[in-house]
Amino acid sequence: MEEILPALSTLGGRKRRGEGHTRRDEILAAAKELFLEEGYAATTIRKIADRVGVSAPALYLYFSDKEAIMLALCDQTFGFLIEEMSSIDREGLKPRESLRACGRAYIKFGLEHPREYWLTFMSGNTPKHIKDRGHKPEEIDATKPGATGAIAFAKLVEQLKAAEAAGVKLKYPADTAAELCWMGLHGLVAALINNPEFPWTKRDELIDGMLDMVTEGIMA
Amino acid sequence: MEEILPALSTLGGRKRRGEGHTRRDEILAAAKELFLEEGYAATTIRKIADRVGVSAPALYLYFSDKEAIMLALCDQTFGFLIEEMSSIDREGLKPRESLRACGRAYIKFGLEHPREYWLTFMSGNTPKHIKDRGHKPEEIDATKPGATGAIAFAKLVEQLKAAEAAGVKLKYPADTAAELCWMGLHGLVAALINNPEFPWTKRDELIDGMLDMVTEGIMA
DNA sequence: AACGTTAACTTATCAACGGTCAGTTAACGT
DNA sequence: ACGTTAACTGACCGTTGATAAGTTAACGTT
Repeated sequence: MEEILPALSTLGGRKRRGEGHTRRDEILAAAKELFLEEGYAATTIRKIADRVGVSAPALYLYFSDKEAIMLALCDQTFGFLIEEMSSIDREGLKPRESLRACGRAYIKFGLEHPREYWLTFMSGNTPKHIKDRGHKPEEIDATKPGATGAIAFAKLVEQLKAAEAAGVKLKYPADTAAELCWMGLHGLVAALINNPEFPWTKRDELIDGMLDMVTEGIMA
Repeated sequence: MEEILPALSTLGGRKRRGEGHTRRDEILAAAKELFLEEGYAATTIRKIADRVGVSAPALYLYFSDKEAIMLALCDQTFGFLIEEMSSIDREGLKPRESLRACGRAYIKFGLEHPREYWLTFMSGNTPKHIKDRGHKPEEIDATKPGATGAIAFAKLVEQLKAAEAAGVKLKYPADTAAELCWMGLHGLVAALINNPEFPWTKRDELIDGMLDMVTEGIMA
């Protein structure tokens, strides 16, 4: 029996030479589904492999270990946040509105990607390279996995410095103000995603309230 | 050979009848050390048992599973916070100062017990019992493991309601205001202890700044 | 001081986990 | 047709949380 010509990238079968990266993507997609469905701990290497349709050791051809898979997913999702914040940057809003939009985007992202957010900002296993960095995006090595969180933070800092340059009076030095602002946003996101079943009052009011609190809190 | 009378509570040996609770305490102490040293995931039932000096299954005489051990430790930690907040309550300060003192105590507690704070508030293993509770202390069943977290939060809510009753105008309903306030404080503590090597600006300024931000943010 | 009860504890064992090893298969250049 | 090697597999390792079944020793009762 002669096989028909396989598609360039088969889903179930063996990959053709040089197309391992498509398998890598399949693994990421399956892992993302499972992480979101069952959580990190409950998602096993074998379950991911089963869903992809390969053996468990095959995953180790593309990722060094389980955490590396999650890390890659984090960077992937954080990329969207950075994109969104950049696009807000480009809209040319007034400083106050731009900061507010950025903050809202940040919160929205955290609430829509709680696990990725938790892993990069609350896991306590934060890789060392996202710490001890400057506050400018270009000072951060974006190629290192896990660096995207720091980039997102740096974007916020730049927003504030731009606002200051545009004449907005800040109650604190820009760095301090940015840190306070981020802490407020982070506190909201962290609280909501770590206690999703707590009887919080209206979520939208909390978001607007926090945005008011941080903008009023740092701008004179 | 006749044994000498054993001490009421032996450390290494078998417990006398009715003194199982001392073994329970030993397990909690050992587990706390290990959780703080190596984290939740890396702390195994066997390591805890080894440190206590008993076999692994012995732990299941006192705790239903691994998470139950952590649950008990959470309550222990929250207990200190509640005590401190209550003592501030009793000082009879003016509403604004009382709230500020509570907030400062909360931050101080978090920064002085970073690992315990992380364990109870950020570990991601937050047990279900501390969620889905009312906002009044008396509505919370303190005997349920994990309920102490809700009690600590309820204290804050009451603080705010007392302030409101004393004539202080709030920008939001007391519940919402309390949540925003706690989120700000938590954001500060979480950021500082989870990224201790980040080049934060002056810590004291951040603390005072956050206290200003939350008090001004929720009080008219 | 012997007996029965049972709290306290152990040994043996389980299935499932993350991960490694030593191959095997198949796609491709030559 | 052949050799190389990317892509992949089956068998296996040590460890994990947890359970089952049996053992030991403390104590009240007689």
